Amino acid sequence: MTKTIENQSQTMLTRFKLRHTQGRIDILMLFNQFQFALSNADIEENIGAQYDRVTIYRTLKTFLDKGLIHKVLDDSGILKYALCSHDCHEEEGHHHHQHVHFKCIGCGQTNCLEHVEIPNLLLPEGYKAEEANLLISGTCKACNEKPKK
Amino acid sequence: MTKTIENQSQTMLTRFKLRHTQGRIDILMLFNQFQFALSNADIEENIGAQYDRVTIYRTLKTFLDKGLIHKVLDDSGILKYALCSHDCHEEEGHHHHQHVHFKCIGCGQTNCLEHVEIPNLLLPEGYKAEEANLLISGTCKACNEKPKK
DNA sequence: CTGTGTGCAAACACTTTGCAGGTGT
DNA sequence: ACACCTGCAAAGTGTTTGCACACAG
Repeated sequence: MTKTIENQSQTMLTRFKLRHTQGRIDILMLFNQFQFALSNADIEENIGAQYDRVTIYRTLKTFLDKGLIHKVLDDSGILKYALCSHDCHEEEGHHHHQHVHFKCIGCGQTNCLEHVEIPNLLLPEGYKAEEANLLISGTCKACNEKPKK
Repeated sequence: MTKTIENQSQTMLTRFKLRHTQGRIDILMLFNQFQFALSNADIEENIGAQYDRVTIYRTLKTFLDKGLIHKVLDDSGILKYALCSHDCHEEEGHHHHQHVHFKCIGCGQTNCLEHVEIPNLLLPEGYKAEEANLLISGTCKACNEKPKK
């Protein structure tokens, strides 16, 4: 299982023509392992090995530039990132044009809702949409099932 | 006109049971004047008088708590705020449950699209939505009409 | 007069940059 | 061998806190 995640991460690095370094592999594994959006701090806390904070920043920026991950909006003002989904092609910065995320106010996790589509919205005259980013807040399945006492 | 905006701001302070101080009035006037989302820094730059940066932070936090303004998501990681719309009642932190904003990649302005409704989304089993925050990026009317040379 | 807002200073947190040395290919 | 990653230090930027004084009600 862990092996699978590691292979998955290795494959991604190859596919995006990035050097295979331990740091990148570990960070990618984290993204593959947790399926919700992570901030720089989240990674710092959850990663097994010790990496410099700066390295994580730079790695995330690299991944972002290359299109492995995308930004996830958050109402806390802290940027989070998540893996791009499979249909998110590496067209030089032009990703999948819509992202739907769900932030649970119970556990704080932000998940990608890949199968939820944003309907076409009626924009006012003259506006042209390029990208849509929807953040839904509420309670997730797990938190609904385990009601807080 | 300016007078109207000032009166408007004064009225809001009264309505939300807040003390009328010059700083609050000036900041509210700014929100009423510009109709797009403002960050702390935006306010600092655009306000006529000189206010301490800290005062602006605290004023925004007060407005947020009282429900005069709401957070606007941004992909830059900087928090912005905008006035709550008229149907956004002061039910102690429980605002209007959905916000649609449009961020222009041309001029950088973020506007509220008050008349755009987020359709009911089909969430996966077990998820319960409380609030929805949609950020659409693209080019606004003004920027479309004045094509960049 | 009393409670709250404001300014100043300082602490704190987050992010970026420069450089020297180490590592992947 | 070379380009590029990484760690460390330091600077830059955004945000919060403590305290004394000023001001609105």
